[in-house]
Amino acid sequence: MLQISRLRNAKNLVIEGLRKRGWTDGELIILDQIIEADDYRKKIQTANDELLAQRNRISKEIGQLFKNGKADEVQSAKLKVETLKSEISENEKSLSEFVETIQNLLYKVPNVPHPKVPAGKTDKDNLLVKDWDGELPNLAQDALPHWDLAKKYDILDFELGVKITGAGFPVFRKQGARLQRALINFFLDEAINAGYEEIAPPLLVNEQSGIGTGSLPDKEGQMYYMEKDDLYLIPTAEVPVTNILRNEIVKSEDFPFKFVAYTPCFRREAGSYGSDVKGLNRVHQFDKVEIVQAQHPDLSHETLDEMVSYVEILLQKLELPYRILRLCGGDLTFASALTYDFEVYSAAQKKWLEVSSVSNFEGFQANRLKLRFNDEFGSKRLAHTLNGSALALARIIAALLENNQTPEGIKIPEVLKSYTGFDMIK
RNA sequence: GGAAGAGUGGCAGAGCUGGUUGAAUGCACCGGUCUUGAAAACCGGCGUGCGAGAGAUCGUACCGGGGGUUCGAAUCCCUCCUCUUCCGCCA
Repeated sequence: MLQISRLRNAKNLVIEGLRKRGWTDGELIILDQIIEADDYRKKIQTANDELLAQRNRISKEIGQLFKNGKADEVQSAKLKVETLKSEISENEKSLSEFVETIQNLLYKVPNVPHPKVPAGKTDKDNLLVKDWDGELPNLAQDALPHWDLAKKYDILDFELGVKITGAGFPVFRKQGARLQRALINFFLDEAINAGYEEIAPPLLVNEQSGIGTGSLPDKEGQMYYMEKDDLYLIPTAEVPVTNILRNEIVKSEDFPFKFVAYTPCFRREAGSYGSDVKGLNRVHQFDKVEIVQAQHPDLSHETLDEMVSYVEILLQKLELPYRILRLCGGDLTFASALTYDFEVYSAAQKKWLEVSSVSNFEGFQANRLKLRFNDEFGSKRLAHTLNGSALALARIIAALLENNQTPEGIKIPEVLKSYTGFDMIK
C-alpha cells in the first residue's frame, strides 16, 4: 500500500512510476482524491481532539466536585458535556468515513515501479536481461510434449484428476510422483543450505493475511474461498509466510529474515484456454517452493539480486536452458516494485515457460503488514519484503520431461538422482 | 460440538465494589554513577497509531476485536475471536 507521506513528499515520482504501468491522467486523479480526503481527515481530527480534551477535562472536574461534596455544581457540568457529545459523535462518524474512503482509494493504487522497470504494456515489452547463450535442446522430429510423455510413461494423469476433482488438478503417479517429491526435497535442501529457515505454514489463511500481501481485497477472484469459515486457500506460500511478520516491529540487526516453504498453491485462474493452458502449463493446484525475505530498505535491492542469482543456480543445476526478464510496468504484479521472471525453454512445445518470479515489494506489503523496524535514530521505518519461486514444480517438470526425452526414456538430471532413486523414467 | 475459567505494556503480573491508571511491581532492555574491567548496588529512561508544532513538547486514541451504558470504563453490559481445563468426536 502506498504511503500517504510518500505521495505527499514525492508525488511527481509516484506519478512517473504509475505511468510506467500505463496509468492515464484519468486514473491518476485518484492521487489527488487521496490527498484531499486525507486533508479533511486531519482537519476533522484536530477539531475533534480538541473537543475530546474538553470533555475529559470536565469529566475530571465532575469527579473532583463529587469528592468535595459539591454535588449541586455537577448538573451544569454534565450539561456542558452533553452538547459536546453530539458534536463529537458526528465528528467521529465522518472521521471513520474518511478513513474508510482513504483506505479504499489506497487499495486501488498498485506499487510504484522501481526506476529500473521499463515502461510498457504487455509481456512483449519485458526486458531480456539475460538470454540463453548455450544450445537449445535439439530434439528428434517425433519429440513429444509433456502431456503425451505423461501418458506414455504413466506418470501423470489429467483425466483422472478430472474424475476426482475437475480440470486443472493433475494426478502424479509412479515415477512422476517420485520426481515431484524429489524436486521438493532438492529445492528445500538447497534453500536451507543458503541460510533460509524452513517453514511449513497453514494452507488456509484469513482475510487479514490476504490483505497483508496484497492478494486482497483486489484479487478475490484468483483465490478459492471457504465461505463457511471465511478462509482462503493460499495461491502461494508467500501469503502465510510473509504474514509471519505482520504487525511486528523487528530489530534492524535481525535483518535479513529468510524463509523457505514448500506448499501446494491453489489458483482459480479465470481466463484463457487453448495451448497456453494445456497440460501442466496452467493448473489449479501445483506445488511450489517459495523463498521469502524481509530486509532493511537500504539493502533490499542487493538482496533481490542475490535471490535472482540463487534461482539462476538452481536452474543451472537442473541443466535447463533459461532466460531472465525484467518485467515492464504493464506486466508487473500489483504489489511489486521490481520483478525478474525466469523462463525455461520447453523444447517440445518450442516455447519459453515462466517458472519463477522474483520480486522486491519494497515497502508496499510492509505498509499493509505493518512490518517495521527501529532505525539507528530510533524512529520507525517500513521494512522491505521480497520473494521468489525456487521453484514452481509443474512447469519445471514439464520442461524436464520434454527436454530430457530420449528413445530409451527420460533422463533425470544428475543433482536429482539421489533424490529420485532412479536415473531414468521408463 | 457441550461446560467452566481466562485474555492487561517485550515477558511475568497488580488493578476489575467505575473518577490524576497509559496503567503498580518485578524481570528484560537502554543510558549513567561506582569498578582496572565485569557483576552487584544505586540513579534515570524505556509501548503503539493519529493529530498539532520548526522544535522542546502538547493533545487524542488504544488494557483480545467490535458495539453499548455513563459526565467519565482496563474496570459494568452485549457480541465475536482466542487460550486453558473437563467432556464428546476424530486424523
